[in-house]
Amino acid sequence: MAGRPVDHRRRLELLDAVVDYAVENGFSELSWRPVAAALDVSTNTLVHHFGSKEHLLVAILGRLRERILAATAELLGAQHDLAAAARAAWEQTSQPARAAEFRLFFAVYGRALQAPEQFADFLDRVVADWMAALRAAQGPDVAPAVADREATLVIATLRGLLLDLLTTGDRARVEGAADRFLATLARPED
Amino acid sequence: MAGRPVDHRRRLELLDAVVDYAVENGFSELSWRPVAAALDVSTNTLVHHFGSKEHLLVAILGRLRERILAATAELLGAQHDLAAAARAAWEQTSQPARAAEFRLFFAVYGRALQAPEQFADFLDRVVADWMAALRAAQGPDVAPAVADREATLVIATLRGLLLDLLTTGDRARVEGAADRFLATLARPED
DNA sequence: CTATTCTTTAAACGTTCGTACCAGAAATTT
DNA sequence: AAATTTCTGGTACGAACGTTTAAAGAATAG
Repeated sequence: MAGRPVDHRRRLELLDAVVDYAVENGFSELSWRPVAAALDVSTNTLVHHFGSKEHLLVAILGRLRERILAATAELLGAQHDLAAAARAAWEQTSQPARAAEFRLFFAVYGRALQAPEQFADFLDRVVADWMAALRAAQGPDVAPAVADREATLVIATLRGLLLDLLTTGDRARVEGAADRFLATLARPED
Repeated sequence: MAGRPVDHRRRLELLDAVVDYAVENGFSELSWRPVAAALDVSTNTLVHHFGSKEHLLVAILGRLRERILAATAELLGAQHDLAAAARAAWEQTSQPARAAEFRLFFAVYGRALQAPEQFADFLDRVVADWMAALRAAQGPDVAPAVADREATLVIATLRGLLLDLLTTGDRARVEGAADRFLATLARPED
C-alpha cells in the first residue's frame, strides 16, 4: 500500500473556483473548456477531480447551498426569537453584494426542480436545512406544529421577496413588504 | 405585392407544443432536433418560425408566462378583496396537475435571472403583471403605497410557498403555512 | 531507490449542436 | 396563369461538446 494521497483540498479549491465562475458567468451553459480556461487549468484536471459533467453540476449545487447556509446559519443561532432570526436572515440575503450569488441559487434551484432525481440531495436539503435553523430559533416552548408552520412561512416569504428583489431591483417596494411581514412576525396573533 | 401570407396561427401552435415539451422534458437541455422529432416536424420548420435558438427561448418564456397569467387573471378579477384573490391564486397554482408547469416556470425564471438582458421582457412582466392584478383586487380605497406593499407580499409569499411545495411535496405543512398567511390577510392589522 | 498512486496536460474520438443552403410544395395577389 | 412569398424537409458544415487515452511529473510508503 503506497502512492500519492488524494488531494481533497485541491478538489474543494477547484470547486469553489467553479462556483465563483458560475456566479459570474451563469450556470445554464457551463462547460468544461471555458471553465478550465478561466481557472487556468486543463479541462482534464477538472474531469479528473469531478468525474463527469453530471457530477460537477451536483457538486456545484451542493457547494453553493453549503456556502449560503454557512453564511447565515451561525447568524440565525445567535437570535433570540423567530422574528429576529427572520430579520437577520433577510438583511443578510438581501445585501446587494450577494445578489449574483442568489441569482445563481435560483437558477440551480429551478434546474433541480426539473431534474429531481439528479439533484435529489439539493432538493432534500434546500428547505430542510432552513427549517431546522428556524425551528431552533423559536425555542423549545413553541408547539412543533406551530413552529413548522411559522418556519415554512418565513422561508417561503423571504425567498419570494428575494426573488422579487433580484427581478425588479425595486428595493423600496420589496423592503416595505419585508418590513410588513417581519412586523407581523414580531406580534404573533395566536 | 403578393405571396403566401405569414401563418401566425401555425407559429403559436408550434410554440404551445414546444412549451408542452419543455414542461415534460425540461428546459435546460432543449435543442432543435429532439423537439422537432417529438413534434413530428423537421428542425427547419422550427428554425423557420422562431429564427434562432435564442429567439425560441425568449418565445418559450413569454408564452409560459402568458399561459400562467391567463389561467389566473380572470379568476383574480372576480374576487372582492385581496384575501380572496390571494386564496384563489393559491388554490389555482398549488393544484397537483399544474406542478410540472410551475417547475418549468421556476426553471426559466432562474435562467432569466442569470441572463437579464436576453430575457428582459420576462423579468419586466413576471412581477408587474401580478402586481397589477393584485392592486386591482384591493379596490380604489386602499392607499397606493399600502396596496403595493400588500400585493408584493402576496406575490412573494405565494411563490415561495409554491417553491417549497414543488421541492418537498409536503402539502400538509405548506398548506398550513398558506392558511396562516391567508388568515393574516383576512384580518389586516393596519 | 523502488514501487505505487495521484495529478496534470495534450491530443484525439465520436457525437451533437446551431445554422445555412437548396429545392419543392402550398398559398396568395395581380 | 404568372409571379411572389411562405412553409417544409433534406443535406451539409464548422464549432463545441463530453469523454477517453497516453504520457510525464509529483508525492507518498516501504
